[in-house]
Amino acid sequence: MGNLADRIEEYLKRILEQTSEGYIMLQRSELAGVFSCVPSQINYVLDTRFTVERGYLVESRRGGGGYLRIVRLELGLEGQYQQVMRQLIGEQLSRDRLNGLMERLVNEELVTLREAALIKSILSGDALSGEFRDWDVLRARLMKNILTTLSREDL
Amino acid sequence: MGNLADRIEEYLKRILEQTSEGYIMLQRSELAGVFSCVPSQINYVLDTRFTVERGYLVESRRGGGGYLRIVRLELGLEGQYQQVMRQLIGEQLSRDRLNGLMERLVNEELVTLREAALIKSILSGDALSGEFRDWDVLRARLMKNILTTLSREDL
DNA sequence: AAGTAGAAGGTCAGGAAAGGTCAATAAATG
DNA sequence: CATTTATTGACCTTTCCTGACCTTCTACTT
Repeated sequence: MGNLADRIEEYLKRILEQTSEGYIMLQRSELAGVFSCVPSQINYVLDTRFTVERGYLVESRRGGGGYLRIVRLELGLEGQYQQVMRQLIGEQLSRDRLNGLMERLVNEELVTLREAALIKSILSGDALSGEFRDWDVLRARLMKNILTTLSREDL
Repeated sequence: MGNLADRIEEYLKRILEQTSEGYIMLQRSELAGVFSCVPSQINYVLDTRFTVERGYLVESRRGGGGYLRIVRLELGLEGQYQQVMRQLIGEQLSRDRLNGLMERLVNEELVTLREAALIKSILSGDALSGEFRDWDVLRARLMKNILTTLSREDL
C-alpha cells in the first residue's frame, strides 16, 4: 500500500474521519501540491476510491475559487438503506414494488411522509407515461439514486 | 466560498435580510469600491446570483443619481406560490434554473434540505443522461408535479 | 428649448483560475 | 507474458474577474 494513490486515499480518509460535518472541502491543485503529483492524479483517486459503492460522494466546482467536496455516506444506515435496498430493488422496480418499499421506509422512519409522497409522485410516472423506453429500469436507477442521497451525512 | 463574487453575494444578502422594506438600494460604483473591484463585477454577481428563480428582482437607473435596487420576492404563504412557480418554470427548466429554484424553496423554508437534495438528485439527471428526448422539458413537468405534491395539505 | 458635459449603470470580449477528460505510458500483479 | 492498476501530460470546460467601450439620465448653459 505504498503507492501514491493509496497514500492520498489514506490521507483523505483520515481527515474525513476527524471532521464532524460529514464532509471535507479542498482544492485539487493544492492537494496535488502536497503530494507532488499532477492534479489529475487526484481525480484518479476520487474515481477509484471515493465511489458511491464505497460510501462516498464527490462534488466539485470549477473556476476561480473552485473546490472539491467529499461527502461521507452514513455507514450506520448503509446496512438498512443501501445494501438491503439495492438488493431489493435490483435492476427493475415496478410501481407496486415501489409502493411497498416506500411503505416500509416510512414505517422504519427512514423517510418522512412528505418525502415518500414526493418520491412516489415522481416515480409513479403519471405525468410522463410514454416518455421512456423502460420505465421499470429507470425507476430502479432513480430509486437507488434517491437512497444514496438520503444517506448523506451532511443532511 | 472565498472568492469575490461569493463574498459580494453574502454581503448583499445579509443587508437584505436586515432591512424591513424587502429591498435595498445602493450604488454600483460605491459597492465596487467597498470590495475594491471593477463595477462590472457587481453586474456579474447580480446576473448569476440574484435571478428571478432565486427570488430576487433587480432594477436600476442610470445617469446622475442612478442606483441599483434589489428586491426580495416573497412567496406568499397562501399557496399562491404554486402559481408563481408554474409561471417561473414554464415549459422548460434547465439545471441551473432548477438549482436556483431549489435554493429559493429552501430559503423560504418550503422544503427541507433533505427534500431539496432529493429533488435535485433526481432532476439533475446524472443517472439518466441520454435517456430522454428533451430533458429540460421533462424537468419542467416533473418539477410542477413535485410542487403540486408538496402543496398538499395532508402532508 | 436645445445642446452638452458629467455621472451613473450596461455589455461584451478576453484572460485567469479553478477542476475534468482522455489517451499514452509505466508499474505492479498474476 | 498478459492484464490490470497507477501516473503523467496535453487539452477542454466552467467560473470568475477586469477593462474598454456603450447607453441613459440629470443638470447646467445658452
